[in-house]
Parts: sequence; C-alpha cells; structure tokens
Amino acid sequence: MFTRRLFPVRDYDLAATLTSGQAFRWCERDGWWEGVVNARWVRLKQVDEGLLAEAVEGRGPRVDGSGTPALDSRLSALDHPWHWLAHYLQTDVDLASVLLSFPDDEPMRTAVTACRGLRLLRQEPWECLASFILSSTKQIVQIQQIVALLCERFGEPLVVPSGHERVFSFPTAERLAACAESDLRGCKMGFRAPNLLRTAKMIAAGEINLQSLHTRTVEDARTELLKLPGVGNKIANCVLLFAFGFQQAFPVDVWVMKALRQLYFPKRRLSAKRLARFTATHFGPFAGYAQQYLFHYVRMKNPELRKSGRQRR
DNA sequence: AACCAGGACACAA
DNA sequence: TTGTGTCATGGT
Repeated sequence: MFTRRLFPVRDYDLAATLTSGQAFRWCERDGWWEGVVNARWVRLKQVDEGLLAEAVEGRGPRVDGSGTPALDSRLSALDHPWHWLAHYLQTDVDLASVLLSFPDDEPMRTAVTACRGLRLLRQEPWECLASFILSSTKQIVQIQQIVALLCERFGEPLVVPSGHERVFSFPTAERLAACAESDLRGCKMGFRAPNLLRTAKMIAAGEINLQSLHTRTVEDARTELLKLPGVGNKIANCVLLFAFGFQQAFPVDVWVMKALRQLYFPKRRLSAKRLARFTATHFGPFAGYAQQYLFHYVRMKNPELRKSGRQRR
C-alpha cells in the first residue's frame, strides 16, 4: 500500500523546517509530520539516522496544469523513485557550507546556534505563489487554515493509507480560475480573494508561465512575478526563494524587519529602502538562507509563539 | 479588549 | 521618494 524510505542526513531539524513559515500544509500526528508533496500523501519522521518517509505508491489523481512537477523531477522519476521528495526536502544540500557562507557577526552566530538544522524547502511554484498571496498580514496559523479550506473545497482527493485522514491536492490555477470571488472569500481569505482569483486567471491563461521562470535570472523572474496582482516585493522574494531556489532572494516581512532593526541597527532608524540595500550585500550568496534563520530566530524568541513552532531535536 | 499578523496598492505630500 | 489609509479575519 505504501512504501518507506530512509534519507540519511545530518543537521536536519524537520520540525523547525516544516513550521518555519515556508510551507503551510504540514501537521503533526502521533509522532509523524503528515503532508502533501507533488500531489502525494506523505508523512515524515525525524530519526537518529536521518529522515524517515512513508508515501503512497504511485501518484494520486491529479488534473495537470500549472501544478506540473518540475522538469527535473519528471525526468529522473524512473531512476530515482524518491527523487521528488529528496528534492522537496533538499536533503542533498550541504548545510555546513551554507552556514560557512554567512557573515561572521553576532546576530548570525546567535541565530544559527538557536536554529541548528533549519533548512529551506523547494516547493511547487503554483502552490507557493498562491499560498503567499494568501499570507499578507496573516499569522502563520491562519494561513494554514485558509490553505486547508482551499484544498478541501477545490483540490482533488488523494489516495491515503487506510485509517488516515483524507487529504486533497492543492487546487490548480485552472480550478481556482473557475471559481467565483465569493467561493474564495468563503475560505476566509478576505481581501486577498480578488488577488488570488486574478492571479489564477493569468496563470491559467498562460499570460505568465511559472515553469519558464526556472531558466531566467532572478531579476527577470522577479519582474514577471511582480506583474501578478497581490504580488509585491516581499511575496515575489518568497516565491523566488522557496519555490525557484534563488538563494539570493531575501524576503523582508515584519519579523525580519524586526530582526534587522534590533540586531543590526539598534541605534539608528533606517528606512526600509536602506535596509533592503543592506540585505542585498551583507549576507552573501545564501542570503535567503540567512534570512530564514533570522526569521525563525526572532519568531521563536517571541514567547507567545514558542509552543506552536517550537524546535525539537 | 486592544493589538497585530511572512503586504499590496492607490494616493497624497 | 516616503508616508498614510484601506482592505478581512481571527489569534493572542
């Protein structure tokens, strides 16, 4: 019914990674993290030797569309049946060399020490884009709720091992484009509904081809993403970093802003523009990774959030 | 019960 | 260029 696989990897804090505000569909159930990757039910567990994964054999029913898996995962699917998951989890990334590339300053040392094992995922572009359009001025808990509703109502049911709660694929752009704005508002996304709807229509119509952004430069890809309604600099950078793997992309939200002001410039009050220029040069080739460490660090320092996103070894 | 949340956008000054 | 109001919802 389902198969099992061990990914031998060191320095991988699964809980921190899955709860650090990159992806919004993972939930913990009796010691496992259950989610959906590449339109398949999957669950993960941290063990001493690495990461343990269980997934259903074969793909669930899935209407193809902008949610098409990345080209590389299609080509190698035959040779490496688990490549889609290794790619999502980025288990082959040498974290040590990423950490070595960070600036050797006090804030980064603290963040890296506090969040050891935190990783960046490599998500499907459409799901990532749509999720972050829904993310604006929303707490991570609420984003999870909205995305869950959206999948329940407009996603396709997936094959799940018996005894497990049923799950759904993330709805394609085509499916959402066929919705009325009121359908989307029904998922409690409020003023984000028209943005998601218009973006879904543009993607479905082929006005912007997400897959083609893989071969563009960061600047080109960002320019394309910024054409979509509801996508500004912050959300564009999230998609560039979390879905397309542009490691220079540096999303600045309220938490990262807090981190930059408090940790780097506690004295002077710098404008958002100057801070953006600082982030572009100071954090090196893996700035996006550094950003995730700062984000998770300042968030976990907040006592109210510590229980939901607590990191564990 | 206020305050705030992985913002974007139109508009004013 | 930088500041302000607006949008919708609910967690803490």
